[in-house]
Amino acid sequence: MPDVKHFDPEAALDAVVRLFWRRGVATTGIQDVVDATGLNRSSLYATFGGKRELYRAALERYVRERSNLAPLEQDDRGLPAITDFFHGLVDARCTGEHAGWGCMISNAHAGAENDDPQVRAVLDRQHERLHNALLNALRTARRHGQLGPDTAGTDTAGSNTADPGATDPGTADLDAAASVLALLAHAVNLRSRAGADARQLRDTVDAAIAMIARR
Amino acid sequence: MPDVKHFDPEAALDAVVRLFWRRGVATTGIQDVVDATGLNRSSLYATFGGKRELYRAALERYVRERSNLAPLEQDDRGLPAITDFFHGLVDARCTGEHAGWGCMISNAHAGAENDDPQVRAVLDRQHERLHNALLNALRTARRHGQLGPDTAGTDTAGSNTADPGATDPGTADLDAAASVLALLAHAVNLRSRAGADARQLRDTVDAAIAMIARR
DNA sequence: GGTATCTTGGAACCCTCGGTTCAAGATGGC
DNA sequence: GCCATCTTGAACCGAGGGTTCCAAGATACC
Repeated sequence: MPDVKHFDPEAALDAVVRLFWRRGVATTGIQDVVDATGLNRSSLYATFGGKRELYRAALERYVRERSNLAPLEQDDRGLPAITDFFHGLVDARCTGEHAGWGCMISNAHAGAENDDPQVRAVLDRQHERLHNALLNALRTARRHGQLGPDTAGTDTAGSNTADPGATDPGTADLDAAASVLALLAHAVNLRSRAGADARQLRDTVDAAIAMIARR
Repeated sequence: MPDVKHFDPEAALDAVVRLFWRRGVATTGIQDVVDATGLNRSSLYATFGGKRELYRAALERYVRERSNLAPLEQDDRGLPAITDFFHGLVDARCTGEHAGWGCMISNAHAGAENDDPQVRAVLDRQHERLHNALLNALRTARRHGQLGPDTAGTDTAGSNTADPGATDPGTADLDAAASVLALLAHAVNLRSRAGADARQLRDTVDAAIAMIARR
């Protein structure tokens, strides 16, 4: 009875992702989407809804298909996993097809898109996912003895006295280090959009990782 | 003979700054500018030109009046200057009148504004200015012995203020550390726009500074 | 093949965009 | 008061915004 779609929605959505990723939502018109996807206005609205829903769908596809967190999350080498992640990040941002595009998530932070609560939820969720991946990698690194000798004798009381003696003294430090690295990733995404030099960015992230390593 | 301007261009431009800063360029129309400034279209175009020139003028006024780099540049206390700078940054981004607005420079990175070479030049110039200010503060910190013992094993935990004109062994390290902090500032600006927690950001920048201090 | 149901194509919708123009009003030196 | 100069408000322009509607085309079950 029913007719079936004459195009691949996922392929079309991928074209939309690349459009919004590179040029931003506000400066991209529906006509641009029509031109890029090749499909018609009617099909567009029938499939995805209006522009807001289209952007949301594109953003979700981006975090699903284009965010390269999986290698980091599944890599249990510790510090080398983090280094490789950041080197891959810098490369992806500064060279190749998507050079100068930045990160669609980071870009969404700065625009008016995050007025949408659903968009903001995606942003927070992705940031937490990145933080957790980095934290796990740092924990693995400490387990492997890749982090310099410093975990002993730290933790000068502080406010959180709830920790029993069994917990690791460096847990809070690792969490903070993961936060620093997560923020650093955002900044790499940002600066790469202004054409920052790849070597410069690479050296900077290397320095940050080194500071965390020999602490 | 000629009539004189019936408004204050600087005051009007300041209103434009706040408009573009908060909502972005792409999503702000000329009509919004007219409403915010109180003056009409003709005066607007006669005084500033089109939207691009208006944005450029607003951006330049932002870096001139709203970027809080002067205190850091003139503060010769070393590490405390850096700490105060970042604490002030987090406060300004998360509380008060401009909470959640981020930084107009950081925002410009993510948008389509930086297609304009003149805009990109402002971005690079401001980034370099931040980097230099942080680097100078770090040099001062080392001169004051506020940085941990690591510089090629010269002195062990000494408040050594020597190290005269000779080539500094830790210059490259300081430069990299300044780059890390500069990127961190960008990331704070970015995440604050998504409503990141002030304490979280504060703890993170404190951790980064601490990592640099005891290196 | 018939037919119900969905997709598709294209046009039109209404609104706002950035930008320009023009006549009337306001101003201050002569 | 005169008059050149500037300001002001409003109308106007073409273009493009996002969205909707309806006929025409395609499909799969009966």
